[in-house]
Amino acid sequence: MNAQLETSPSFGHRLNAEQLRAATHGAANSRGVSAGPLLIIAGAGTGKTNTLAHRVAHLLLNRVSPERILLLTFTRRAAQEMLRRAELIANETLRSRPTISFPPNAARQLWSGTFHAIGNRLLREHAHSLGLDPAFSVIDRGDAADLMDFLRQELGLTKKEKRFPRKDTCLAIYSHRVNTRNPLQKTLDDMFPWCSEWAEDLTRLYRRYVETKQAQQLLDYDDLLLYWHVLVQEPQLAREVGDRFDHVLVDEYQDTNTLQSEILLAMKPEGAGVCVVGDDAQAIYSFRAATVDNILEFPQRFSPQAEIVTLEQNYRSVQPVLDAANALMRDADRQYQKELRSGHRSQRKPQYVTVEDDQAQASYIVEQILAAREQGTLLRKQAVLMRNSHHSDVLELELVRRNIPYAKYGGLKFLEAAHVKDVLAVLRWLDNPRNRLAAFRVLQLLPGFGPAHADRCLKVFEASGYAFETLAKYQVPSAASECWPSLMSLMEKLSGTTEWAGQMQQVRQWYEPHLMRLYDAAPVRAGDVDQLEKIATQYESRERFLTELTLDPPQVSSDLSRDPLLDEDYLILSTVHSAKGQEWDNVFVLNVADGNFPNEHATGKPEAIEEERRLLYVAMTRAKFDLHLIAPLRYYVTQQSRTGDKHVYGARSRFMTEDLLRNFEMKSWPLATGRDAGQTQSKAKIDAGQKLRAMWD
DNA sequence: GAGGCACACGTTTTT
DNA sequence: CGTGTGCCTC
Repeated sequence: MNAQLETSPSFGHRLNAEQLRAATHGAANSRGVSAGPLLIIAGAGTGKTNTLAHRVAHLLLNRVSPERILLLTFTRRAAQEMLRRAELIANETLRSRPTISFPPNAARQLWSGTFHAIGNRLLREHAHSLGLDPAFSVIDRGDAADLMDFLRQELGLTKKEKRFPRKDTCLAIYSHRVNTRNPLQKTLDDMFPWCSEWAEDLTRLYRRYVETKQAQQLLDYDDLLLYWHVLVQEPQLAREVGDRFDHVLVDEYQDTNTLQSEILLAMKPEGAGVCVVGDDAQAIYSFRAATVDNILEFPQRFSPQAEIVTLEQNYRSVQPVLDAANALMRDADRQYQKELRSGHRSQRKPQYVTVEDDQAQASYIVEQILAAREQGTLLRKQAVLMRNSHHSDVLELELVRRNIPYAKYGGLKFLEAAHVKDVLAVLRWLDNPRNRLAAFRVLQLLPGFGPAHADRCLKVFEASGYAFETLAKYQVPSAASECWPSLMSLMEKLSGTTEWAGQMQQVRQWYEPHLMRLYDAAPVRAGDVDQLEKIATQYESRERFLTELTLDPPQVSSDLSRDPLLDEDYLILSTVHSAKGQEWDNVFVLNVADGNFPNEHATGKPEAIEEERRLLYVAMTRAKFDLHLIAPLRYYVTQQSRTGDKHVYGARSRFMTEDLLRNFEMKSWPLATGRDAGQTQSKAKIDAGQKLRAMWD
């Protein structure tokens, strides 16, 4: 009956045997698909997304209700891509089996998103069981750090003789402790040894931090997991939440942390319908407390043990790229014996390119990219990957100079810009009047309002039961008396309406004069606020806008600065972390030198160095055809002391052993035999640039 | 108690 | 290079 679907000519015809086994794992029956736990180990480029999308399609085709499927992914983008493909596959199959009815847009009724986004959704539904206000606010990392900072001052921790950890460090420790579920002292000793002595004070700080968030109905990123975890520790609620879903699929399982795995196990203790996918060789998020043990120990967590399907056939890269990647991992200390094999032959080895400095690095990349472009490889099929987001600074200048459009993923600080935070603070205060953090910020935008006045003012506000009408009568500092009524009328007006359209515009109009007064580069910043307003119109409500912006912040700089460029061709710049799951024809990796690969901050610990190796592995395995690792002899670093040279001399990366280098074509650039040769080279590249520009005129 | 000025500082990666 | 922190003056 339904099982015939699996052998229908259409479904799965693009899968190999292992992929098909993973996609159709379990037994189809009249009420859906019942399946024991499944682990899919999917090496880089082995069609993981395609397999998972097929599995989703398979479930839908076998009458599993879409709202009973939970798909947990690492980013929202990944979730959307998965659903898009699942829908295509399902519809394609249905065309050959017209007798089966299938709800339209079924894939869109799935529960899908990141752990944090799903947590947000579940917690709002179950808020009352947890003593939460269903209208709680989600705060981002910057807000959480600000709150931490406020409390560390309030508790007098900044006045200690020895310097107390900074706010970001405090938050990082807190987050690590929460996500690993380790005792604080262990977190300190393992990850922050220089803070070990502060355990007691930090505990006090964190208790205040938790109390304060609760009083104001604020949830930080970790709380979205933590409350979810608490929810499913209670057996009856665990069953309730777990039973909503027949199938739970988790992508990028190697990058989940202990808290996340405990949530999953509490929801599905028998592992029924649980399917996790990942690649231990691509675990790169230990700084976020991810632990590769989750994936390694997954099968043994259940009895009977989970089934394992391993995907090794690579469909992405040519064999020489995989040879290099395999060689890199051969030196890894924890070996999971995975030799990626490709059906794509090529004579061309990846390139290991030595250049003089980062300027030469930029020139080399531009030349290569434009040459490839001339040969028909679109810019968007090419990517430049880097360890830190600022490593592309020089390159970006060069790209701008040559009019080469690009989009940059990762490292975006849009939401951290002061003026953006100002505007959002107004909205956040409106959305949740108890949000003292937001209110505190808004009040201090006014002249004459410092921390002390703001605090006093808010005490009155709180005593009044959060009534803006009462606040309006507050005796403000004389410098603020003139602009007080306009803020108060804005707040009264907007807090009294559920109509979201136009709110952002009113906030912007109110804010503009303050922006002018407060900041130097006001026009640029005003542009950002305009952008924010445009983004805001895409959301249905204020609450949705604020929450979604926090849970899924804009990833691409072009999302914000140049939206009309969407259908134009542009080069991709990305941090390696943000490049996860992606692929391009040509890939350039910047600054492959010791200090970056591995990063200098990682060199203390063997495990950290191994993670850096995997990071390079991820970068290399993004390439389909051409891979260039670029090693500048000197490169610019910002954190050099002013007495020293502003450049650092890049030693060859310790990962680039002689054995590994045999898989590369070694070259230096420019191919200078003398000064003249270099000159000739640089002329050639300018000509190419003009050619390209001319095409766009 | 607000706000201006000078200096030190430090910096991966992200939900 | 920009940001955050502390010190000083009004």
